[in-house]
Amino acid sequence: MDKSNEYTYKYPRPAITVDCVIFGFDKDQLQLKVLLTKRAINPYIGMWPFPGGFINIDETSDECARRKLKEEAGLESIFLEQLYTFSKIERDPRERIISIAYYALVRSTDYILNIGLNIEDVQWFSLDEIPLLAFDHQEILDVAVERLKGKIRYQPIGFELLPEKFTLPDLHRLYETILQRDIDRGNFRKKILSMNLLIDHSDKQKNRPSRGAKIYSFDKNRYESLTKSGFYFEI
Amino acid sequence: MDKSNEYTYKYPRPAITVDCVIFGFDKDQLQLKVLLTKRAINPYIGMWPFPGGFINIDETSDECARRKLKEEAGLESIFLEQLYTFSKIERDPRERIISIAYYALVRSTDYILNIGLNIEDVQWFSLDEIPLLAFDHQEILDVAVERLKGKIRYQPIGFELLPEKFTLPDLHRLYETILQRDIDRGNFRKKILSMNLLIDHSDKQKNRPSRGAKIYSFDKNRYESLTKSGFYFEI
DNA sequence: CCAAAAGTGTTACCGTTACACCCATGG
DNA sequence: CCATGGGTGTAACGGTAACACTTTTGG
Repeated sequence: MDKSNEYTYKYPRPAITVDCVIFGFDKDQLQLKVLLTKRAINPYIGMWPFPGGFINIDETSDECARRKLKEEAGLESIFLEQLYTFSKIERDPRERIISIAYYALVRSTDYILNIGLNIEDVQWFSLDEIPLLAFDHQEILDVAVERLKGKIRYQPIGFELLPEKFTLPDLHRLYETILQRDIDRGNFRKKILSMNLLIDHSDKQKNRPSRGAKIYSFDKNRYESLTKSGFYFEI
Repeated sequence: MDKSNEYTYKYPRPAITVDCVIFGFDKDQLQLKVLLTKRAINPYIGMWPFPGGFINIDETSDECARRKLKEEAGLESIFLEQLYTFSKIERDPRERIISIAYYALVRSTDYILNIGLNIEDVQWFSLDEIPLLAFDHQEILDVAVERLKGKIRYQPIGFELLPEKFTLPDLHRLYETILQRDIDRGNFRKKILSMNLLIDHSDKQKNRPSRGAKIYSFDKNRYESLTKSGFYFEI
């Protein structure tokens, strides 16, 4: 690319970035975590921003978000959704930058994370030990957490935070962790099962009512066809 | 402003616009309507876009949206909320433009609308007689309608589409219109009243069970204090 | 005078809540 | 052998849905 190229406009334009809040569920510590990357280059070397960066002129913001997830954390084909666009004048002291924020959901925090270009480290942080974030990134995080808490109750996005195959106790703990309240075990189980959205992967031969919970997976196809006929998910 | 000024950047930047989908409730026709402005200047003279335009370098997207509402439709201090950011590469054939879309709610479609700068006309259109919209504006409208339908069920934004003072039958008709389904009159009434969020403005002297419905207004203060203690609105 | 609008009451039903209880097993 | 975790059952409660009924008044 020719670095001497310059681009001129009649009116000043803000720069546009995309930032990704990536959530993962740590089932050992029973904590919701977010992924931060440690910058290896200036400016702001050593800080821990969300994956993100300037949008290219020939990519959509969705494409930019997916590119950044891959480049900076090695993550591909995960749940991704636009969150909100942040545009405070002074949100970045260098210059006027508008950020289109996204949030993404990762199936467990166990994956080996690739360390990407210009990144020194990639690490999961639980919500109560987030380092001091640059710019308005704490505000972005707050909005993302609220969105997740709200959406998990009426959209089946919780499954995106668990492996393909999971148990009902897993799902139950996930909901208790994110919503930060106790949920009656039996009632939760009944409600989920009554939707008929889980595929049972248990070994049907052995009749073992206990020790080793039943394995399920989420039936996405069935969910989508139900949705078309007016059904809607709710916990 | 010095028009000869030019602004140069190392990398190409998309232009940023803000577009506002403005909803109003026509209680005579029992229809949800949106406000479009007819352009008086080129390019696209004679077309009917949503109010909106390029963002200034020293204003937030919220400020830009409010400025455009005022400049182009004469609307001030109305409900306004960010909707979604649209960034398809070819959404504007002229050049790469990213649009931060907003939706706004107006108390009735009766108001006299000011015709603003560079605007030939301002008019309400019901959703089934929208003219052919430029760019991806039909998509923006679709997203806005879905957001409104969804949000009106669990946030008290319906009141923003009625005058300060309204009757329960008004509110009932509003909900039936937006959600596009019949809602039992008695049950709706009971549910709304049970929340204790309406202030009764009827003439308490006269005991008139009928002819001329009771006048209410929405108790925003009470709603906000209830919200803080865990209450949440739902129809 | 009656149709339409506003307001109220009644009942059956169903989902949620709060539990208690069983079963299997690993330490 | 018993504490723990997985799974199931049940009874009371409360909100919702469906519908009937009353009152008032404008045409």
